Amino acid sequence: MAALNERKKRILQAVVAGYIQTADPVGSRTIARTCRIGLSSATIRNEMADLEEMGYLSQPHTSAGRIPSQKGYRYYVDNLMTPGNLPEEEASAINHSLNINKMREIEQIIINAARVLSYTTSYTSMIMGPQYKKSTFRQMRILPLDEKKGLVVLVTDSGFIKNKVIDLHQSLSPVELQQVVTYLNQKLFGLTIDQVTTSLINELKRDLFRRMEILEQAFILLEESLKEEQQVRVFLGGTTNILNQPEFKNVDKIKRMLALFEQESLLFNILEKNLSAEGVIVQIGSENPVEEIQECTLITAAYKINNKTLGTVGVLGPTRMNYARIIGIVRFLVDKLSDSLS
Amino acid sequence: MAALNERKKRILQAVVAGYIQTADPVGSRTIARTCRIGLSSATIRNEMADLEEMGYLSQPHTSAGRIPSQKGYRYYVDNLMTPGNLPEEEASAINHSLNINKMREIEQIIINAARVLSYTTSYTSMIMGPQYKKSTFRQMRILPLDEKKGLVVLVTDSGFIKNKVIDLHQSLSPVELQQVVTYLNQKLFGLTIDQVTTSLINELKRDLFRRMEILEQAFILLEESLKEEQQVRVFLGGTTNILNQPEFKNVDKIKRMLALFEQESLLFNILEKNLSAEGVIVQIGSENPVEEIQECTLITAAYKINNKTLGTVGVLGPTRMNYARIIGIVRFLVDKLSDSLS
DNA sequence: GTTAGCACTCTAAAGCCATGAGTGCTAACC
DNA sequence: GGTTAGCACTCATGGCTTTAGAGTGCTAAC
Repeated sequence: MAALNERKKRILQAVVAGYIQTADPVGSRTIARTCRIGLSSATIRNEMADLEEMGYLSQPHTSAGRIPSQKGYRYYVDNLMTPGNLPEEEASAINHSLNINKMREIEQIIINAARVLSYTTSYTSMIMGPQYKKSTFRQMRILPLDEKKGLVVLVTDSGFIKNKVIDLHQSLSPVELQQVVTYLNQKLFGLTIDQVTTSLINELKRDLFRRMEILEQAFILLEESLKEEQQVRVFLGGTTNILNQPEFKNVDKIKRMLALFEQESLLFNILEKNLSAEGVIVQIGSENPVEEIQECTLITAAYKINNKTLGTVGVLGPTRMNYARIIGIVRFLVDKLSDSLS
Repeated sequence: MAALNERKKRILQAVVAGYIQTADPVGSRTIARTCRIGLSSATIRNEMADLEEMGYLSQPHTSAGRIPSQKGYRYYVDNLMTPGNLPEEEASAINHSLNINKMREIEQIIINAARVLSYTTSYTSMIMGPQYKKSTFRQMRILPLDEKKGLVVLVTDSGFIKNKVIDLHQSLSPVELQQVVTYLNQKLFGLTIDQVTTSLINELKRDLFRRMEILEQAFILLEESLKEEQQVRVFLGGTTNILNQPEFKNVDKIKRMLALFEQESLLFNILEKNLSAEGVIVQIGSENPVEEIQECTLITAAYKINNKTLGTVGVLGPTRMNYARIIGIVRFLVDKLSDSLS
């Protein structure tokens, strides 16, 4: 890629900055006036024509100003922009909303995070709930509720708690039940939920059958309670924020966007792709694998619980996005969220 | 209210039916043609003028057909309409989606119900999750997780399970802890969560202090875990469905509507108002106390868990709604949901 | 290499007209 | 008296033209 000279950089920068602010194509005269570049509009016009030829800018129609192309945004993000520091008040708003009550459950913390993230960015936020199956088994209990029912409680190291009401097989006495539970706890301790496969369960089942001759039911519950929880939830915030952007003033686009927000599994896929990457990721327009958001930019970062990467935070806005600001916010929030959840 | 003669009823019925179907104002000629009423358009025009004067119909502008007014819809719902029976396939779709897996948690069942409800109606559905505080305390357990943390599990009669991680005060030995828990279970059994007030808790606290001198922390947990859960969740389905209605083709309305959907507490208030009523309730336009939905109709009904009314199901659509059909669906779903959750 | 000037392009908003659906009224009809 | 045919009138809608304004590209002068 041909490097841009200093002047072209400044002009590209000016176009991006201007377009981010106003959402209107930026003309040469505007640039000449606003940023003290010491050049006439005609000169700037020439440079802009060059930039367009190189693919950094484009024109919606002949007699309009220029807008950054995807390549232009990419160059801006990679070379021209410096991520902003958060203003004091925003930082403390984020801190506040994650720390109200130390006793809060994971889910509540995440819901709050999604809310504050969409609020401060004015875009739509999405946070992937912690990946249950990547966390490790800590213990399992069965509480008898009455003669016919029991409550299974399953605890993992990331503080994930899963419970499920099950039918207790009548032939299982409390003592036997306790034995089964103890055995399972021994065997499963320290494994990730991922590792508790059907084959492992079958193995344990055979092993146990040899010792006592009951408990079909006890296993079904284990399988169920582990397996079914595979779908991780995605929490959204400010789904309507994105509608305030001028690029979404036609009803069809709005519908397509909102329809996307209802497809939790698709959102999950989007976020999950960036789970293992380090730092803040910026995906501009068609860099995004999912078609529905190829007119948008997605900024994501992964959070950790007890040093284990378990989920992803994202902000979705138009490609005409305030990159510097949003990157700063996402970086900050992801750190705080990791602290809060650990 | 002056009673309508037979002919006026038929015409009102025809206008409502026509407008529900097409969303276009209904003209006199259309009625003369479609419903074999044996009258010329001129006669129908006269009758329509009467109906307009009485307030049952209105005209968007002089040269348009008539549309039902709110009063017109109300008359239609009260006197002209007969709620429809569900087609076999819809009924079985509902049945199916509530029964996939008997072991499912309450939340999953409700999410499914919201989904199937919005799908079959093509409107937006909202279901208020079961009211935790109206259900009665069954038992409480504390599971030690490690030296510093414990898990409180609280079970109610409607199958509601609430858990919370707490810090265990170091001075509390396992045996003592067990004693506290046993004592609390005795005292609280059979009370509704509502009845577990702060003053009752304080009383118990004083009582226990006399017997042993520990456990500040144990009480904090109880208070927290009971109190904080007051906000009941509302589950939505098909939030974008309502955008397909022609009355929502302007972006501002869409935004206001969607903003409403993000305010869970407001939705809760809306649904909670109809919690204690019997049967299916139809609220048309401004009959609705909440301003944001005064251009809509809300059809609600309450569901029961073990014969206790604990939540409400609702369908939100334009006032131009297929009342007969939707009322039938809501009635059916609420019955099935009550069965499923009991 | 830079800039002033000018003709040209193209969108968005405003105004205009034709169309057609539907009405209200009147006079004739049964 | 109720019903109907006929007709003039109203008004939203969509297509068309016009205008204004912003911005460009090019050329010629600096």
